[in-house]
Amino acid sequence: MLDTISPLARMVKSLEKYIVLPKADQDAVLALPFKVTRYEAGAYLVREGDRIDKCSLLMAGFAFRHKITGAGTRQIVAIHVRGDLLDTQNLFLDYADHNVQMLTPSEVLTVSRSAFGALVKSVASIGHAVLLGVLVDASIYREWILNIGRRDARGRVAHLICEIAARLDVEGRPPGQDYEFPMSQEQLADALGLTPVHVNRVLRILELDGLILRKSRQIRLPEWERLRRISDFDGRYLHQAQATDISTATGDPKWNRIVA
Amino acid sequence: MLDTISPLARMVKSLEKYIVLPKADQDAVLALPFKVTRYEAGAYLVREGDRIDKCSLLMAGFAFRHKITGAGTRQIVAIHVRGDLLDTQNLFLDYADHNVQMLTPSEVLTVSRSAFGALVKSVASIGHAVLLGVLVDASIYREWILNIGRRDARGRVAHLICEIAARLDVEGRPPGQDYEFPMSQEQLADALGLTPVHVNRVLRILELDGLILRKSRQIRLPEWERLRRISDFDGRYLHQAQATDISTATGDPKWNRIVA
DNA sequence: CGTTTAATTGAAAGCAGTCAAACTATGTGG
DNA sequence: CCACATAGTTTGACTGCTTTCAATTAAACG
Repeated sequence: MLDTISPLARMVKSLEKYIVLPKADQDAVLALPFKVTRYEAGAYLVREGDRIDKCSLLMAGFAFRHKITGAGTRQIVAIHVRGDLLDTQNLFLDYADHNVQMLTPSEVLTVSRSAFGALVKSVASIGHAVLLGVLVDASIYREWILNIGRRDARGRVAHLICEIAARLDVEGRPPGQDYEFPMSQEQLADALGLTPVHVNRVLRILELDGLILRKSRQIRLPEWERLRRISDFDGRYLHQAQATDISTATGDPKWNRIVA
Repeated sequence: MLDTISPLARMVKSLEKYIVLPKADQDAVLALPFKVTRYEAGAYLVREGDRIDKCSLLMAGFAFRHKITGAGTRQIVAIHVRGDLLDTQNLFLDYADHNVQMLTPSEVLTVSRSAFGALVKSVASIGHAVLLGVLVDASIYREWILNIGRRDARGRVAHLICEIAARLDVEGRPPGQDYEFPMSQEQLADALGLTPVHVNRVLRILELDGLILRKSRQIRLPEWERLRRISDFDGRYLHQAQATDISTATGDPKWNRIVA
């Protein structure tokens, strides 16, 4: 029983992003039956209308949520990086509300909905951990509404680039580095309420301005501060307790940290 | 001690929108110290950066959430109707993330953040009730992202009108009636990522098409089915267990009902 | 009633969309 | 290793929805 190397230990870590769980509650999570699945890029984890029967943690890779309009156009409503719980938003619905799809080849830890749901419902600390995670997701949704509703195309693209960089930096790298940025221009367009053609033009402009450097599915941000400014990015809405230097404007580490 | 007529009974009712609370937990809510406050239209309930110290229930009137860009433009990210809990989204932050402002003169029930937060954290059923409410809020955010990102101006306006009507209809009125619709065209614009001028033009078109009828701050929807169709509105994302006839496409009452 | 705020309309400009084609990368199989 | 297929990127020309700017009218309010 090497709990520390169990994939479930990573689920505990994800749950503990905002509060610490009592040892007994950690153990309850670590005792869940689980399996680890590899998905290829484009694979659906959840399809709108699917019956919900599992709860997943994204261990490696990228995923995204999207909805389709009656006219058949797609809107990506969220991007997920490793460490994100993917199904808390559907956990208490009979049928899925929207689609969850892999952006890259990914590794996913899956536990049963009934077992995990029971923990969330009956164990206060776990329920609270999930609540805090959903609250942060909601905060990100609000910023996306602002981004799409009130910023022009250049600002929108730059803002999303900043967000992904900031979220990847939680794992602790200085800004300005190379980031994995696996979204195609079509996916970027669908995430930003733009067309692929226009995203392409905006990316060219950002590159000519020296704000980004692209090669294949990597991106480098040589002028983080300037990119942050032109995109009006203030990472406090991400509520990452530790991401003070790169994502906050004031540098005040206390500002808007999640409190248990 | 006439608990049944206490304003706190309405908080219990709001918490029980998606699950039933055990009697003991209901009593814990009913025992909270509270006060009732009247706000006038435009009054701020919470301002971005405010220290959070209360938790509120909107008992009468309308409210909205908004954020401001660095350029000073406003984006309204949510509308609230009576029965909505207004502070669950800020409850576990030190400082507010965004603004909450009254749309109309309103009546608000307030309890202390520390007392209510303690219940949410330690009482599983109450924590779960709050979680379900936040999940529905998140679902609405997703639909707003879709609406702003992928529908044209006419569809956006019509969709928001449908949403408000559907949410007011929870209280049990048939569609096609008069609805309170207290948003100014400027507020509509800020909620939809449009300009007031264009909202005005779109409203005129909808009215000429016979889809809406306006007088002062009332609106009538004489052709609900057609309005629903042209706006691509499918109210399942609202997760109202009982709103089958007016807001769902299939009429299947089970579809996407929240399950505890 | 007068004052203020919101709604309405017109004309002109611009940002982003549409359509279409060429180009580039990536991967596959012969 | 090259030929080919496929998916994604890039570019140009044109269109159009929405914005901007400005002025007028109507409504709300004390």
